[in-house]
Amino acid sequence: MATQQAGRLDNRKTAGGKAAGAEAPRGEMPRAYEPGAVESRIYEFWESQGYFSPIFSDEAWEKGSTAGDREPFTIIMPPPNVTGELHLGHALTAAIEDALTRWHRMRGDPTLFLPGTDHAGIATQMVVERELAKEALTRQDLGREKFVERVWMWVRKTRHRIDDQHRKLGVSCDWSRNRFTMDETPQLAVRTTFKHLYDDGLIYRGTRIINWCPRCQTALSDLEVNHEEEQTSLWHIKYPLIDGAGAETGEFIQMATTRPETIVGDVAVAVNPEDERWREIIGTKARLPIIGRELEIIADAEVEKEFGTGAVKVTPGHDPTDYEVGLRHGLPIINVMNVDATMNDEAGPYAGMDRYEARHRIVDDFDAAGLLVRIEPYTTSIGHCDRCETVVEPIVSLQWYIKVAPLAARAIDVVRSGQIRVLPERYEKVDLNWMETIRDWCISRQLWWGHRIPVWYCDACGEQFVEIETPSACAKCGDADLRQDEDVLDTWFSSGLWTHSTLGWPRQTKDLELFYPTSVLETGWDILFFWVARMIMLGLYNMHESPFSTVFLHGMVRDEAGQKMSKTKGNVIDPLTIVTEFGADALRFALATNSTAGNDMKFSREKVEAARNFCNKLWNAARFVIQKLEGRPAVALPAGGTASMHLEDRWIISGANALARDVNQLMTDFHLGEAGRQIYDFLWGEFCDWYIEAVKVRLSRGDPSPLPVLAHVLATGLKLLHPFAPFVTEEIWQNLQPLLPADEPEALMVAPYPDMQAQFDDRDAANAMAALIDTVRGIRNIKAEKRVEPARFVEAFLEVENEELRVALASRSELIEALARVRPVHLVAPGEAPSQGAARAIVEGVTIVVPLAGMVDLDAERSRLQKELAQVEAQVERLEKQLANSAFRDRAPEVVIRKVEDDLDAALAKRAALKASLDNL
RNA sequence: GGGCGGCUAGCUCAGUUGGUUAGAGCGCUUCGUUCACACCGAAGAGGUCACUGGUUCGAGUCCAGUGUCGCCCACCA
Repeated sequence: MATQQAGRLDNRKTAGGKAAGAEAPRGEMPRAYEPGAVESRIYEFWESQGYFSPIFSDEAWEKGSTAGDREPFTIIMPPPNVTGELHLGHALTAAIEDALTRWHRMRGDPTLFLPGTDHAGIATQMVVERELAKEALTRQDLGREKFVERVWMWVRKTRHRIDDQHRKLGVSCDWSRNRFTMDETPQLAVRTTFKHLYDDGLIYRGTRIINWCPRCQTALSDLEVNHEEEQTSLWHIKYPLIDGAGAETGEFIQMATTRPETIVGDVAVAVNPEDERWREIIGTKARLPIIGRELEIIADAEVEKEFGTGAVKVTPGHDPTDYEVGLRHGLPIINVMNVDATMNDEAGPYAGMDRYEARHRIVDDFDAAGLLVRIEPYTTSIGHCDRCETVVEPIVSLQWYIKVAPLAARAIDVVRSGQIRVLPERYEKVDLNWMETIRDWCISRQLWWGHRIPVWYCDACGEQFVEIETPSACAKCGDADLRQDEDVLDTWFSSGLWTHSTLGWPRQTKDLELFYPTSVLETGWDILFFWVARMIMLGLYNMHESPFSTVFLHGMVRDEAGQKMSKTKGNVIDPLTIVTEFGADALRFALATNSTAGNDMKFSREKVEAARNFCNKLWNAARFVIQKLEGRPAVALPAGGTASMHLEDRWIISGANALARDVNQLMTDFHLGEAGRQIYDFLWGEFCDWYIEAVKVRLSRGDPSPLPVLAHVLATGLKLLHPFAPFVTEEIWQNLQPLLPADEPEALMVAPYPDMQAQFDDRDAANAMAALIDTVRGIRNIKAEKRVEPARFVEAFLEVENEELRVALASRSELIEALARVRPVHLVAPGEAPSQGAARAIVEGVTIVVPLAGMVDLDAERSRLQKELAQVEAQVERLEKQLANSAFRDRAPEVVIRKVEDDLDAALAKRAALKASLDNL
């Protein structure tokens, strides 16, 4: 089906050359990075090149197997509701998933990021009904068929909006495989799964007490009910006891309720069998006031003796606990409400009233009859509809269920055995705990929009049967007059199949063979139960294999005050307005680096602004490099290593190399935020602040030796950063690529991700450059403190005991002079610097002496140095003590002991230097 | 009633398998029109890592407990 779109052109083979007919876009490089002028052009370039589709070798594609090839990397995008607009949660999802996707793609894995949208049963139906309401119409006015048609019209309109918003965020998903939960294949997957489950006895229809939303007028699963603590009352009431003949004895039984409106549905009064107070009246009767019904006094262990009077009214029709009690005692079920939660005829005088009006009237009537004992303020948890927040009513109803325990058992196995890893780990326990205590899943919804339940009823013979394709006649009696079940399935039923229905199941497609099981399932922790757990259960059921190997959960994006964003609160931020203002990269980078897996984050414009500034900083560094290259391509770095280069060159190349190693490790461990921050620190703090500044010294006198290094390090940085900021890095790449050595690909998006290269690992350069940087900072500090005008050059002496370091620094003295604005710099042995009237500072390995005749307050200088000396002495003492500790020597690893020894040496050297300085004052 | 998470600089947050001087951004102070960048640069101030106890040669990090804020799950009227 999708063979064509799968695009088998191998980037790595064609790297360096231009794909046929495609001219890579290149914009001018203005002083500031302008995302608005870049993003759509770059996105179209990527898409037109087919880069979003996974790439396999010909053999792998023919075989439909990746044996011997690189493992494919697959992420199926959590499908946003088709009704919605993207919010920041989607943007976070996109930022994380696309970063993982791009990283894997650049590593050379055949990579698939599959997008889609969810039909979102109740939510979509509500939106369309609201639209209809504007025309003074209801769905009933239209009828089922017309209404569903109307929803489809709506869906066709909104679906592309979501896709376009994703494009604006820069996600590299394979649009040729875009899916919708109501597409033909997912529909088939739903019916097939339903039939299999039904045939296996795992789907059944039954009458039970369920959660009913009176506004949506549908049953809800337990998960779709949100319980909230609310301030209400506990009404203490009493019922008269009656004797065998039905006459009132003059005694009463007192109890309490939070729901007086259900009194009219009472069928019994229950007490604990062990309760001395009530033992004698068990088996006798009471009369339900107003209604007049006789209520048996029953004993049930479920009743807590300690609560109130120890007696409780029993309303099996409107309370889950009472329903259970009713079942145990064979009590009748009386439903006192209509589907919209108004009272029905069973409610006698209250019939037709809203449930809350009935509540107050019943309380009033009890009061008038002297049966209301007291009203106590009370806090209790009340269930609300997940969609519309209406208070949910427990009612008894005929619904379809999945018997989940057997499915959950297998899901528990794969999670517990580590076949599925849950990150952050703490959610594994949450997931397991939920699956271990799982109850049957009510899957039928009294809606019109969704997957219709594939069950048919034959009124002629009473047969009920399940078919994948619409049957024309009853399988049993042949009658053609069949009736399909009116209900649709819970939206999450089709979502639960998403990992394989998107790949073509139940058909045996190539995609299914190549991409199932998928790699990572990334989503917010809020849908762990709704979606992830059910995908594991249904994936195992249909495919006999876990649908993914890693579950990676992110937190919620909240507003600046930490509030959940919601339409009703009016604090929702549209990611697209942020993109327009700051750029998609800024938003993505801010989201990815300011969050930690599983933890919620507070969103603020300041964070995006900081990320925007970073993009701009990189942009300008690139402008500098490109400008200095003057149109002449840089040569490649010497393959043998960097030994012949200047200190700062060796240092920055080694730094980029170490960064590549660390970033790959962090990405492997799903520490995306830390990876992004390290790239930021390197590019800004090392490349821009030090390397580029250092390199100006040579460039300004026409020495081209830094150019290959600038090109190499910038290219490496762009590659490393690309998964986090795809647009700006690609745009820079388009300008830089012609100036790079010949083997660099035409698009950064498909460039190989950098990795550790042993020949560039240069610890010596790292150490010497660290000393140089510390020295420059020390000199700047002295100049700032002594109020030497920054632009003024002064003479400086650097006392360096270590010969090697002194040689290294001497070789780059021009650097120190330029960066610290001192001249000349004298590299000398300890004690050789002038002693009079000089400011001093000691950094590791270097004593800085800046003669400032007449500008130095000797006493202040002395006391400062003495203070520093005291600190160093304390440090020496501590380190010596530690080294003398035999337990430490025995148990600490060798590297740590070495480190402590080195630290002690450094501290001793510093102490000596400080003492010498004090003597010289 | 169970369970989980946060508590680190004025604010928002990092801190990977415990390793010795705990970091960043914003804000703050002082300075700077150095030819990539003021969406910038330089220097600096600012932290008893919520508390108590324990384990360890060594604890922001591990264990136990306390406080506090928040969240999830659960049929106590």
